[in-house]
Amino acid sequence: TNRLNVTKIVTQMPASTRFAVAVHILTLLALQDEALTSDYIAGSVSTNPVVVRRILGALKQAGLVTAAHGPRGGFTLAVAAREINLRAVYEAVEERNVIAIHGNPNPQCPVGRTIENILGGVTNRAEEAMLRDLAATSLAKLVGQVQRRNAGAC
Amino acid sequence: TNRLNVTKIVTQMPASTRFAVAVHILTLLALQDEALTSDYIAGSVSTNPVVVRRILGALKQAGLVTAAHGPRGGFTLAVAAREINLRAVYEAVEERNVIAIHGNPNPQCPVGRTIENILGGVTNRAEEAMLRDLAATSLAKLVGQVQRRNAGAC
DNA sequence: CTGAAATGTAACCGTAGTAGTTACAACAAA
DNA sequence: TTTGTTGTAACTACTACGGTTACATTTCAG
Repeated sequence: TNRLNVTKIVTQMPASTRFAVAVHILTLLALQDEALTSDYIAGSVSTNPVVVRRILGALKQAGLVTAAHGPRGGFTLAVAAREINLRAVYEAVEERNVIAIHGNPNPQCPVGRTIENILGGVTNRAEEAMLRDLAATSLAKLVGQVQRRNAGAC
Repeated sequence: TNRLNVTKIVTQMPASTRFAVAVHILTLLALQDEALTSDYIAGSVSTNPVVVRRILGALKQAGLVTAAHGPRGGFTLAVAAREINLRAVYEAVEERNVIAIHGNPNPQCPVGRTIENILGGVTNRAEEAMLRDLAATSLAKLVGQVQRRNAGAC
């Protein structure tokens, strides 16, 4: 197969890079007409094909890509790049709230009793602001930026 | 000392709860005239005094609180609650970017070569949107909300 | 000046999320 | 039927996190 050369390095964690990888993958798919295999994609992202398939699994569940088994199989965008916004991508692959609330404050304390609820409102609004911002950028826009900085295919 | 009764439970992780705890602590300080000890505060938050001191250390570095050693010591707001906004609190205690970028994409690929840079812009803007939202809420506002749902001190 | 009470920190632990990896079942095309 | 692919389960190493112990440092009170 036509897997790209990969040079291994790295470790760093935890803080999910799934969103970044998902956007990377979708950008590749948007630039290619044919279906791309997880093996090929892994070469561009510099990771393991299984990691790619895991993320593509989430994107598939969200209806953003389709998968085909067998020879000449692989992944394809299910929706035009212009119709995909980064909020949808984020929500497809990231589970946890960006801002966490602490558990079990002391209910005997007026602050402990109420702070979780009040903080929940604050953090939800802040997170919503972030997602609204992501929603304003389409995959097509990113693809355009990549193309503007390059010429040629992968 | 006058430590509150604590009932232990819980475990859950990783995803920092420092912001939530910091806001909780600052709310306590804003409601009290006297200096509060880390031991007392730990009782309301339901955690260990060292955890409280760690977070208060960050808040102190940010100029939001002052600390006093020795008997009758403890922590006090260094700034009026109306002057403290939640963005300042967040930035004082949280280090990592809310959205991570993946490392080492393949530089031989047009996408791999450029995606980190482009994604960096996207995530910075999204994060900035979140922080702008947090900046719009003051500690005094939260304190007001707590008071509205309670009567009495801790 | 001594003792008690507090902060400040270093060091260590258990837990849990993340990516990386191997292995293999399921499936589809040629 | 063979080959190339997705789909998943299982396991690993790494790391951030909160919890905990321990103790040096500082400060107030008497």
